[in-house]
Amino acid sequence: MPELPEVRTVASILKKELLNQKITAIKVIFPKVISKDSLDINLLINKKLKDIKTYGKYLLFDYDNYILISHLRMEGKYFIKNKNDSIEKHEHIIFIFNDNTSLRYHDTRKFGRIELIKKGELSKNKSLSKLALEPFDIDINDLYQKIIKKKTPIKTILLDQTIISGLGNIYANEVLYNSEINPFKLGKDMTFNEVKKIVNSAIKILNLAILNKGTTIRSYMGALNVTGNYQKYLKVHMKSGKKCSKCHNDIIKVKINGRSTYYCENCQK
DNA sequence: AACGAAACCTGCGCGC
DNA sequence: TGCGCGCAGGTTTCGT
Repeated sequence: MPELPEVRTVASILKKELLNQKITAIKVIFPKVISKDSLDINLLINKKLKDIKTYGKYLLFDYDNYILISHLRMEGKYFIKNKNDSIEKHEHIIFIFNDNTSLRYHDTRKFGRIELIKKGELSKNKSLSKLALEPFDIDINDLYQKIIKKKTPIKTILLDQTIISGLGNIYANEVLYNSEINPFKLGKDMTFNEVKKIVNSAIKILNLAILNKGTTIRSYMGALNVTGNYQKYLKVHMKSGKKCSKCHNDIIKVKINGRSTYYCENCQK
């Protein structure tokens, strides 16, 4: 469940529950979810959680001298349970705290990754250092200059976290609909005004999605059993065959670079 | 260098 | 009922 609004939702809930908790033990059930570049995860034992931040789709757990970087990829989730509760299927790492609770990393498809680094190494981290700014902070002209260098479709470009960070398939589809831009339009053909519309739409949509605790679709829940409500506001994503909210046309579904892309051919020329 | 495709995984829904 | 296929909110790695 991971695009920027969902990741921020996870962070704010975990922060509420876990701040200042001290880790007393860590159980690693499926070691592969820990990045091979990671420091020994057991360095976190006896450390207190100081803060949880996010950057794009990354969660950053701040433990004074260390930062635990977590990316949920497709299906990573966190649950807080009693430390003695039985270990369920797909729970891969369990952090146990001094107060009888535990934080469990659950990931059906095992795509997510966790990496422990020293705090000072954050800016040189392999994944994080390549990340572009989030739509809230990005400079429109810088983004425009990057986009017009690309000859791939704008839909694909919006999913590139080194160009703009935080958008995934749902919000990229929604942003292009809101901006009235055809998802196939090539980066090199984009105008400055269209890039501006994309950034403004992204800010508007992400903010509303954050307020709604993200999007919950395909029947599964977010972290900690919190369900988002942004699915009520979706205009095109998963809406193939439904009517466009601005015109009479049907929303259609196509593949762009292997990802399902939903749009209105009439409104998004 | 840049791009598309495959790889990484599991579970669900659908058609036959 | 059972099987095979396609599909899923993402990123990295592999070929060309």
